[in-house]
Amino acid sequence: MPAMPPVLPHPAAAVPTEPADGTPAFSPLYQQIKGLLTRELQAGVWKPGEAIPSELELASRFKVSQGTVRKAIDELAAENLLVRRQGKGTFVATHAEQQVQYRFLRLMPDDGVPRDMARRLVDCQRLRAPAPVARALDCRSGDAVIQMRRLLLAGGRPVVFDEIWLPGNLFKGLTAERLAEYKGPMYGMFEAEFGVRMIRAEEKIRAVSADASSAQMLSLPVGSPLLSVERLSFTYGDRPVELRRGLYNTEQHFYRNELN
Amino acid sequence: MPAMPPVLPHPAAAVPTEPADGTPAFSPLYQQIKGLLTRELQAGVWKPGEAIPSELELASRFKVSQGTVRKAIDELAAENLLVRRQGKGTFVATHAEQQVQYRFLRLMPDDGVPRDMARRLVDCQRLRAPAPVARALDCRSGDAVIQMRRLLLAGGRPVVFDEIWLPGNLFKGLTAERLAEYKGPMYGMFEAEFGVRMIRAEEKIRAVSADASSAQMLSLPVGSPLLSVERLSFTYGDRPVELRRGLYNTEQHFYRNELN
DNA sequence: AAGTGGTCTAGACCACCTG
DNA sequence: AGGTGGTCTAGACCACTTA
Repeated sequence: MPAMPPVLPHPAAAVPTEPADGTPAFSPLYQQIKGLLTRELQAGVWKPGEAIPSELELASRFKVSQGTVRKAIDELAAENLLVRRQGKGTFVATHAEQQVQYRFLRLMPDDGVPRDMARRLVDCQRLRAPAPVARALDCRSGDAVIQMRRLLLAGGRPVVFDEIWLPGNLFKGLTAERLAEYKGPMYGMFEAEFGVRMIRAEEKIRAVSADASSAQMLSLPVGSPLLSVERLSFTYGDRPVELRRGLYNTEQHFYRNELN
Repeated sequence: MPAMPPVLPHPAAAVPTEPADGTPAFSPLYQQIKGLLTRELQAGVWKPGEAIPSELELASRFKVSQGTVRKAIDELAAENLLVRRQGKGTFVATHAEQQVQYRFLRLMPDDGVPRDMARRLVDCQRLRAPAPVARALDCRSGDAVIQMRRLLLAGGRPVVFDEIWLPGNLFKGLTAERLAEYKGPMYGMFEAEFGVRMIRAEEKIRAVSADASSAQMLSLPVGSPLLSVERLSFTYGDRPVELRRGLYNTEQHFYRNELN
């Protein structure tokens, strides 16, 4: 190609390294675009499952080249915030249409074939946050929270006993009835009914002995070894919005993990 | 920029969809480059920790543009086969220089500060592969394998009891002495001494009760709940090259995992 | 046929590291 | 100063989907 005069430095581009600054301070254009898109996602401009504007459209809107918005979208797709579908568009990720299994549940039956599990709600109540729960959810001890307990069953037998804590202010009106009537993944309901989207989670896994109540819930002898899975889930901006403690009976299931 | 005549279709490029074929069959150029690089990595053309040729160099060698090489390297870096370092080059990933911790060990002390752990070899012997081990390592039952058992200690107290199985043909000459004298991560030794590089691994996690021998090893009462972590590690080409079963005392440690 | 994501190029320039 | 990875552009063309 023939030589061209230097590309005129893009207005928003550059953002040259701010010299007299304590921190790194340098944000490439595509990172800024990514930030803009993230904010629009967070604001709910596009609902889960919906398509966002095309790359060309976004490029002209932000006055950058397609390649630059592409790179921004690439990263958001890698973080599972967006899903690309060739020929169709780019869509806001959702927990609602996970055909196979719950996206965050790593439990697999020993034979490796993922079957779907039945849910049984044990109870669901509003109460004041105990100190450790408040600490995890980054709210004040004593604030209103929702506590929910439930079972997951495989082939009619209980395998997981979950205790779930949610901040009360985000889940106003969440009751046992609404939980019972909703079909599909619970995180799908959180998106659709409460506008709370789980982006990522951290889990702490331990082996523990079944106490009296969990043993009864899981129809196991007291003292049986159980997998304790403590999960803290985050929405946009790394805000913690769910604390969950699951007790897994791993006699016929295992927790699958990939390392790389 | 002025319009140019259509870019002449790149020789290796295109690889048009083979119509009368049963499988998808279409490989973009950068995927082919990625394949070539992977084969060279596998062949040991560049040793772990060494730099590979620069992007420009590779581009001219493969007769493609820098961007195409770049995309190939991007994927290899995402798979942790390569490590990019701005201004310096792109390097073959290695387990040897993990300053923080073992790359595959997800165990964390409760306070969250990763301290490094001491190793204590229990025994190491050559023997014939039991059926389940042979199945996992994809060799014949009865083939020579190396079995190794060891402890990891935190603050002088045993926390992990590992039983490790390696295919005998790949690890000729691995003895207790050589293990004992080697400093640094074991996977680093596997790279340097045996040319076997662990790329990724799958883990199956369960809760179990300590039996007599594991209880003794970990200085715990028989029946204590333990985390059982069964790991199958793979080299290039998804060849399984290590089977490992770890029993973790999770009283003061937990297995950390991230979901997204 | 039109629209969307996906690939590829050639070239310019920037940020970072090392002589 | 020179090399390496990192960003950005403009434009062409390909693959996939839908109408």
